[in-house]
Amino acid sequence: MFKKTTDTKADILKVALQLFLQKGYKNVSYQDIVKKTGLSKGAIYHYFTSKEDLLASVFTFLLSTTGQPDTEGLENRVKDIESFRKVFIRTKTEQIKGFTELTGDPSIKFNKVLFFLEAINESEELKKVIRELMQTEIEFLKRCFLSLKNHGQLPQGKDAVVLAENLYWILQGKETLMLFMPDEIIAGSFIKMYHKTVKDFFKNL
Amino acid sequence: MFKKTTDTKADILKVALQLFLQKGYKNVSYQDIVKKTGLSKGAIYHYFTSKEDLLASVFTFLLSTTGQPDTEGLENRVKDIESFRKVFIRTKTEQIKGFTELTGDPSIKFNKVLFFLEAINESEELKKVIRELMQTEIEFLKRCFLSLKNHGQLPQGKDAVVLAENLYWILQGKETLMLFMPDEIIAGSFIKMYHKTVKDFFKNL
Amino acid sequence: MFKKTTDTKADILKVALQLFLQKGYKNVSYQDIVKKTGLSKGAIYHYFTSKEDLLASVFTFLLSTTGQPDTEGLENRVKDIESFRKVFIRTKTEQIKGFTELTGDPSIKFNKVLFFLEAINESEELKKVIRELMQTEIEFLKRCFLSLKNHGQLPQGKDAVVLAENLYWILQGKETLMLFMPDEIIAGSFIKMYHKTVKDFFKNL
Amino acid sequence: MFKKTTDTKADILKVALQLFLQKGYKNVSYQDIVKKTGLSKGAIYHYFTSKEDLLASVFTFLLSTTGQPDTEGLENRVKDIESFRKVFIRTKTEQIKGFTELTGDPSIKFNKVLFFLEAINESEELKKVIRELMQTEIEFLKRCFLSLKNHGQLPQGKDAVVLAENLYWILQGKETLMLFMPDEIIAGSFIKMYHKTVKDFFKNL
DNA sequence: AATGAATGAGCGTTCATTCAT
DNA sequence: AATGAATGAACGCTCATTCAT
Repeated sequence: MFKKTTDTKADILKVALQLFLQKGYKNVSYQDIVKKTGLSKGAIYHYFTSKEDLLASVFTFLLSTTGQPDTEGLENRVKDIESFRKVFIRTKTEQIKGFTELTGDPSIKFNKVLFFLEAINESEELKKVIRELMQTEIEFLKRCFLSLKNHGQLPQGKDAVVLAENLYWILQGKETLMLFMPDEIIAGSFIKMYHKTVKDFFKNL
Repeated sequence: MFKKTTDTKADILKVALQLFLQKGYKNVSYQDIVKKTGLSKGAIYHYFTSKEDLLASVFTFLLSTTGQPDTEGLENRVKDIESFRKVFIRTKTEQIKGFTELTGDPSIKFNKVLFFLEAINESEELKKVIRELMQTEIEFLKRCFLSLKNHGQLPQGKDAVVLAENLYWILQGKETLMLFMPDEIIAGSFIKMYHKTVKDFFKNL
Repeated sequence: MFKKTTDTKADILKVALQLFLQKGYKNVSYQDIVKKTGLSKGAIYHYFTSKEDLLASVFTFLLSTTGQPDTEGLENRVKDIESFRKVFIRTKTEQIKGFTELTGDPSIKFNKVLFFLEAINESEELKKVIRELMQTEIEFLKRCFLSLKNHGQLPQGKDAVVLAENLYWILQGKETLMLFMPDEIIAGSFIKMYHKTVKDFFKNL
Repeated sequence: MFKKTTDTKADILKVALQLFLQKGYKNVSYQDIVKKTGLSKGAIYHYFTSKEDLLASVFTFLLSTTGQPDTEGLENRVKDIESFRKVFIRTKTEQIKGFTELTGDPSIKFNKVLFFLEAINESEELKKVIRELMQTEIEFLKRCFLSLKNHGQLPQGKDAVVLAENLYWILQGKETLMLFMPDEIIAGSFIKMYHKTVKDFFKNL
């Protein structure tokens, strides 16, 4: 019967997120949000005290719905390179799926990065959040590589921790490169890139 | 003598660059530039037809003064890992020196990245420029690694090209990580990071 | 009760119209409108998306409140020259009364024409509107003259349509001439001129 | 060998006139004049103390080069309706030729009127000039009609002076109507209209 | 919970004008 | 005679924000 508060709030968050990712934080005005939500300016101010507050909320919302890597029984699931690859790709696939569902856009655009940086620029607080997010991702890879090491799957003399970090940055770099491409990039292309990069990484070990 | 046209124009460019790097493109107003240059709004419009024109000019100016890697006789200068490291670090040192001199700021801030992304977001053209810039850097590393390979300095079965790319992204990633740190980062810290990363990279080869 | 939206909007329209007629469209700034309405810039933009939109609205407003000639039972009311003159003058009197009430100014100034031309110059659309307005006025005169003809009040061999058109332009011309006079012209003078011109026109037939 | 002062001054006047007639006075900036003359801003200020001064000069220039009706031996040249028509059309043809040569544009645009009104709006002085110009034109027609009357070419009871005035305004009105048409109007169309209007006028007398 | 009228600071930009050379 | 660098007021417009209802 009645629309619940949380629904309206979530609606605003979703719309704001989509707009921020599409055009960048600075380039989105209340006018845009009003138009896309169908609500009034006042309504938005009812839920968020300022644009900065809205930004922070959107960000938390984004992070909360982005799936965290599943580390349950990781040591048993990552026994060799092939199983690592499977686990890693599945994790990434889910993250991307969550992200594109949230934004209602199957493509991932350059503006995504712009939005992240703008957001971070607004508050020192967010810098920390993002740093921790990075650490979580690296940590996940580290645990995978240590598992591989324990299963005797890494060549002699290789440092699992350094390898994990290296792979993380290589993947990040290639992701960035893709965002710089002139054409639109659909989510699936990322998965393919992850596949290939991991494969090359181990081949060259 | 009298102040020459080019001086004023260069003054504006320098001030604009510094402000853009400090606060981000969108956050810099003509008012800011006016205050810092001591000129009038009209004077700036005398030299640049719009803010976007100013941005593009600042960008070209930045790139033109950033030293390109010196590839002269690279095969003779890069004979083993130690000589590679020396050549690489010197190149980077010079680039950073040029950059900090230009900005008049010995530290390198997070906003630097923000400015780059905002600029790129304004024109598809800049995307291409940046892509090419990346390619130049990677190319330089590739030539170094091929030289190492020719001198028999790379382990059997290693692909010089893949290694070069990997190192490039790892360095980029660590650079990014540094920019996310809460404290100000002076240029020297970057050099130290380059040193350590290259060393670890080869140790783990 | 409370002030209704339409009041504010109408207030703005009225003030804008008065200013436009006083100084010409280009010479009226938002500042002027702000000062005279007592509202803020933002408030005006709340109702009109741009100065051009305001102009178009003012124009429609002006035309809508300017009484259209009453053609009800015209054939019975216009039986001879004297009755035509009465009908015509009454129509004009009402139009002028409506106009001066709208502008809050009993005089009609040269700037009125300037405003019209500037407005027309802004959009091809308005050209059409004005053309149609002219046609309506001429049509009214034609119907009057045809009625006169049917009542046998026009000399042999006279073309009612041509006569109507001629009278229209002669009246327009004299109106224009009056606007070029150095002194202020009060609305009543127009009526006198209409009287005399129509009289002379028929005398000379 | 050397370009004479007057040449430069005349160049500026011509360019300014063309621009004013094309776009209206308010819509022409020094920038436009600079671009079209190839001179510098300073040069224009060297010859004209302000934009208003330039406008006044342009106007005098326009009027001085517009041929005045030739009244030499008019009584002998205007003996009947046909000869009147010939004389009148020739006069108008020359005026229009002079005008289009001056503007370098074979078409006559709506903006022409706008420019006139804007100019007049700038100074009360010009109002007088234009009034006198109108009077000259009407005077010319009056002398023609009196000549016709003297040659017994006007019907009994017709007032030559009133007829002349009427014809003047009818022609003016039709001219105005043409300027409101959406399509471009070449000079020749005006001549045709003059022909037809004069013919109709006498036919309906 | 939600509306939308109203604010006012600030934005990028245009413009006529001045003046040292 | 002519240049063009520099000025600064004013312009139309956008924006996040407030608040009475």
